[in-house]
Amino acid sequence: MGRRPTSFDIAQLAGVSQPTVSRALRGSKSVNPQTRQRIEAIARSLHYAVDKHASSLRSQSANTLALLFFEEPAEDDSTINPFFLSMLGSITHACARAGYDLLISFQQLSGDWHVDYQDSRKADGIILLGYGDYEAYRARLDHLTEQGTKVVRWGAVGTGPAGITVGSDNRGGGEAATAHLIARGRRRIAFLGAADGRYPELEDRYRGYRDALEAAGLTVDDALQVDAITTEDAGQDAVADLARRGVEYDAIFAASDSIAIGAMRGLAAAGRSVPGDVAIVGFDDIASAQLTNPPLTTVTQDARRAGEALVRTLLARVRDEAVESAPLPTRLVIRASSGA
Amino acid sequence: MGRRPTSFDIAQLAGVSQPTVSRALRGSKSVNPQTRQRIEAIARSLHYAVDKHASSLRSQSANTLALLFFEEPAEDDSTINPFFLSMLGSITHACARAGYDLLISFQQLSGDWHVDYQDSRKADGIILLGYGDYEAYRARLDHLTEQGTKVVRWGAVGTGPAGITVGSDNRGGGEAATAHLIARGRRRIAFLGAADGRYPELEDRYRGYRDALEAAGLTVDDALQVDAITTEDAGQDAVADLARRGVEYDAIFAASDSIAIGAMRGLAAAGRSVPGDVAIVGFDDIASAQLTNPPLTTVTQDARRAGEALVRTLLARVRDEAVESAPLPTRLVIRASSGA
DNA sequence: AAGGGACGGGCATACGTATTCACTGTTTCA
DNA sequence: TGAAACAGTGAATACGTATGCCCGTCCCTT
Repeated sequence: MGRRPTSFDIAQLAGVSQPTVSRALRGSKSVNPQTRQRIEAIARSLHYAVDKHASSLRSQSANTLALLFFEEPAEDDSTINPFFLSMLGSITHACARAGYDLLISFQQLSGDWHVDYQDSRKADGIILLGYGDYEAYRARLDHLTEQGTKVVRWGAVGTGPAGITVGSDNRGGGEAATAHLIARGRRRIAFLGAADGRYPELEDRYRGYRDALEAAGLTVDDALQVDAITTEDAGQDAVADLARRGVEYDAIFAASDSIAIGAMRGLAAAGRSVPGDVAIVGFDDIASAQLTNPPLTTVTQDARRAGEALVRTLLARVRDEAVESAPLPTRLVIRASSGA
Repeated sequence: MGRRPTSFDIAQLAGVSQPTVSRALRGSKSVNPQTRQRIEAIARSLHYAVDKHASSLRSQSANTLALLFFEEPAEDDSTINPFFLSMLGSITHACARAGYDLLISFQQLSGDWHVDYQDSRKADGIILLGYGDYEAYRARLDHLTEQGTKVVRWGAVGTGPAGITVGSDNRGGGEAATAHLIARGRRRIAFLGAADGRYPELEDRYRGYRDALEAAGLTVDDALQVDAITTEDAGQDAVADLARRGVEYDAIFAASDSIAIGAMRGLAAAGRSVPGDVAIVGFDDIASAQLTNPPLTTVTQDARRAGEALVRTLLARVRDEAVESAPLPTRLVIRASSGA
């Protein structure tokens, strides 16, 4: 066995020309079925596989998608949001099923990533994952889409160009979480999470929170909303802030599980019981949510469907097909933290 | 602006030939520095990037590594070991620093993966991650290395061909964990985890456990060793097994945090307190280890260095350089579960 | 003054595939 | 029965880059 076989080798063995081999192997229907079978048999026996680079060069398509995770430049211990990691499996599987390879990279928000994948033809399309200040990369995003690069990101559906964003029904999830607390008899429900446009997903969850309050005839008290981006420390700080301001509350809807976990830590430090004094509901259903004490009631997003939807949407864009975009359903998972 | 620029376009603008552009951009020193600067300036202004596929086709190297996660075919909810996921960041960064792209894929242990990446020239080397029965893919592994495919896997150093395996100092970590329990006054220490050759890493941890017992002059009681592969359920089953057999013990060294967490669940169900009745130490330091009640003392593996070592080792193999392989150091992280 | 490097760069070509075009023999349709 | 459609295939070529080989120029050595 010398070098690896090429389509010429197969052509020679099959008594046809190289183009015929190419056509046969990629399923062109202008090849005689018998010829095709002969070629396929020979290819198998030689362990032949199309050279990816030659194929991509000639056909001008990489047959590859890129998955870019965004990190805050500051964050040191590369702690990617667990929810995104849980999408990884379904994304890779969806790609594999579609016959695409998947490139992966962690990017600083500030880098030059918008050049690389585009200009060097490494990927046909890009999946962007990362919470974080939307404004911070909106400009690059717009730049990319203008240049015709195919991009899909996970986020708040309805933000930015149509079909470019895939996301959960954050508003519905926020409403369900809040309605659950109300049904448990809570009346003073704090919201921990950004309510402004920099974090559109958290904002949507806040909208759902307000929806539920209004539907129940409760008034929305702005004092109960505390800014918190999605880290544990932010959650702990938020309850400290409520205490400092002397705001009374009997429940918390945290815009993410990380925030909720931090809040529980803060409540414990302040000697307040969960769910006795304060009932609490999070969002995301990360693995740790089952381990908190008490276990955390939360809103679960279907990571599997999320990953599949991202890939499906991106491939549609790559193929210039129409893209429909509906938010993915969420589901409330009731555990002990919201009242037994 | 029509199509994307090629090296010919740059050559024309710079008044040189295409080969000179190629040489200049890839740092050949037989190009006049001034010429090089001129070319680089033009390339920048055109947003030129080398076409990856053309480059790879010509140079016969993909400039890409592949990261393959192995899943047990049965396991449904694609729950990859968190420790491997925490390596992901440092692996991608190490690849990026070396100028390599990273392909990622989740593979069934039973699939045909050993053909794909090899034969289609998608990657220059492969990183394999996955606990799981080593025997199950040893044959494929051998097949790959025989064919000259460059492979590195995470596992027990010393298993299989030299330099192909990168791993932690499992034996040292196991010894440190056990010695810690002994220093806390525990004498009847159970080991939860496989002690046979199918899981070489767990076996090494067991060896360290014995080392520590013997160093302290304690006898090794085989009744204290319980088979448990690395899941929470296995840990819970293991303590049930100990109870059923009426074995007395005052401490547990679990071969992984998942096992430890399951064991704690089992102990709680049996009404035994941690660390009062039973002190417990795990292995891996996954994120959940901080959230258990009480927080879990464990042995931490440096995911960052692990990822970097994997990439460094693989690249050395790809470049046919000599590979040294020393186990990576581990560190005991003392929390409340092993006694205040 | 002649020989020999070193330097800088051009020419030609190869990497392996996919696609356009042209061509032949066969079938179909008016 | 002639023309037109069609199936099946080969010849030629392009995709964009990297590299082996060569040649001219300049400077240094003896």
